[in-house]
Amino acid sequence: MADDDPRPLTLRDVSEASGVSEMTVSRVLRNRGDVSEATRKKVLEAAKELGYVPNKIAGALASQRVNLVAVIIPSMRNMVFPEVMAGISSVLEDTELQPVVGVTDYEPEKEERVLYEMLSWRPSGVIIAGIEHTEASKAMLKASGIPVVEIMDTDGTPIDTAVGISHRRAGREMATAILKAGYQKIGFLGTKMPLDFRARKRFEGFTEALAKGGVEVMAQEFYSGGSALAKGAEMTKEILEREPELDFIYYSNDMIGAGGLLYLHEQGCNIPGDIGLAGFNGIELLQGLPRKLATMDAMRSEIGRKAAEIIWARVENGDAAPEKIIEFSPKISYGDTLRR
Amino acid sequence: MADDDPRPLTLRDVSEASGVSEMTVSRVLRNRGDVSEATRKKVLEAAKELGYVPNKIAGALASQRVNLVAVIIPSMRNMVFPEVMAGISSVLEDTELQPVVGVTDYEPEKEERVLYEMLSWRPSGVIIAGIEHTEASKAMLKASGIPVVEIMDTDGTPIDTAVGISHRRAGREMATAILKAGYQKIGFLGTKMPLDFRARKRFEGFTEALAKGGVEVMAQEFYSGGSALAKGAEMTKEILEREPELDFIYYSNDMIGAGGLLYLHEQGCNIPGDIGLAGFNGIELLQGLPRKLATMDAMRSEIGRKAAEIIWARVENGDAAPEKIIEFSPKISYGDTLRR
DNA sequence: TTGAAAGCGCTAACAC
DNA sequence: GTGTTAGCGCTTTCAA
Repeated sequence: MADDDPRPLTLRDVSEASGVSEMTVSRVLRNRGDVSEATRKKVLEAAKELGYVPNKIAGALASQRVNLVAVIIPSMRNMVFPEVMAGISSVLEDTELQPVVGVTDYEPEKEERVLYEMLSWRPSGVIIAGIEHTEASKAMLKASGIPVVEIMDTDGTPIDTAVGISHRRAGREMATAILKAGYQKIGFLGTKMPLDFRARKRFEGFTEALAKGGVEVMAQEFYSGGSALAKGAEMTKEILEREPELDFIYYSNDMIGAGGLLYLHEQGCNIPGDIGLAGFNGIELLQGLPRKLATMDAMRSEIGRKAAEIIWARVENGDAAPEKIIEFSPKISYGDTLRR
Repeated sequence: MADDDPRPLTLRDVSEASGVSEMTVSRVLRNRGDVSEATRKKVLEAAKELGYVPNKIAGALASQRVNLVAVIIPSMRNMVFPEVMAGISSVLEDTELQPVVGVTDYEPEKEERVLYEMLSWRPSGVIIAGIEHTEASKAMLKASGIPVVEIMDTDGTPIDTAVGISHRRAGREMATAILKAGYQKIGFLGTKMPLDFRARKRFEGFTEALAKGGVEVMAQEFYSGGSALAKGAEMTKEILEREPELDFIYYSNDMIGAGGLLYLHEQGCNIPGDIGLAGFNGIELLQGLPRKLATMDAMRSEIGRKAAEIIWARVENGDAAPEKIIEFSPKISYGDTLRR
């Protein structure tokens, strides 16, 4: 234990300490091939005694195999992505694969850099949020020769496989439900993020379906920055001051929706009688509010799991996914803020 | 561009395509050493044309340098950790270092496995949450020979450097403030996580300071699972049914505190007159609730930044941190739920 | 400014 | 069962 040599330990050290060849030590440490119980024990003891930690860099180079899966997401602060991660982890935990996360901050150029960085570690697969990428990113992914799963969005052409929901459809379905419930004067509150393609697609689908019903969005507003809950309250107040006629507000996510709900509840509004509300995501966190916001589950966990399963199947047996696009169908949850 | 050879590209391919030696190609791609502008251009063009992505595995093995920093946290679903991550990233972004995250789910054995896994990639440093680890983990960290920063908690003996707050002190200070405000019948609601050492230390400090003031916790309850917001409401209801006398509830985190606050607010309680509330964390997310919960900022972002700075200084110039323990001093925020 | 040779620490493939 | 040999793709070092 008196160790002041900063040189990291190598297989050779374990080999010498145990009197077993490097090759056999390697076999023991990886549980590969037949090794007698006796030498096995000797090696394990020596390794533990020395505190040897294998060098995966050397191992990966020699074996040409890396057990990492690159997971590229826009942000960790939006609860949506940790939940997708949880789905991915839950599947990969039972395999030899390990997720490694990269964050893009919703910036395509950063996505490109992160992707380049991650690919340079030669991962066994890539799971990447969204279906829109720069040309350079797409080229890298195609050239990588590894399985690529684009997640969360199916409105587009996947590079390899896409797993997600159609946000356009989600927007349409919510609009349809709102119209069916008899609301007519509809407002929209969203985030000011030109690069949040999924939010935009929802909005597009939403207005499109309203149009089919002969209804136009009466007022809309986009925010950026700040606490979503606070912004939701504040913007709800503003939009209703401007358009007191509104009988429904569709929020681009549950967080600002919850802010609006709390505010209106506080004001003693009759929800969903005089005014209805709906968000998007199905954030579990919000269970426990005085009233339950209508929303649509983005199926984050399912998406994460499916994506991981596809990668694992490819790595394990080379099985490609049966289809290029795997689309989940989220259902509306009416909560207490949308009439049936 | 007609590429159906799945073999990944190597330096040699770029070398051949550009007619420049591998060595010089390597120099260009790393911006090392003097290379004439002419060859430089040739190489860059060839690399881009081919879509070459360097192999960091080989690079790392040859150079014995890895630009990764292992960041080991208990969970990504607790907003606390993404915020620490953001602090870390903000600093590392301006360096050549890259964070790589591992999640332990608050399990010491999993921490051990994750640590082993990450160390086997020979990162340049480790940032790890908490100051309690298994003996094996501590041994690995010590033997690794790389800078190690334990974050979030300073109540203990660091392996190398610790950056955080004293949760014991945090609990004490909250207790003192509560007593000073004149509350006397105090309840506590927390999470049932024996391995959340920081929550436990806060509770210990809290009861200790109350005891000094001659006060004992009148009722306490621990929950596990479910939405924190919902649990906060539910448990608040229960504890008050059991002990209607309570004039203060201290929550082990802001999320269940917010649940309690929403519930009591709904009930029309006089807060902070008849009953006071306080949480812990300073979760930005909660700005925008009808009333602001008293809390104490855990200084997550500062801690993340400081930890990253320490690692970078060590990697860059070998500068060790000036002190082994760097303790931040969070201040109480009284909000609307704690009398002054 | 450029190139050639010699590894980095490990594992695939093949002997024994 | 165990050992030997020859790389994996890059960078270090030294020579030109």
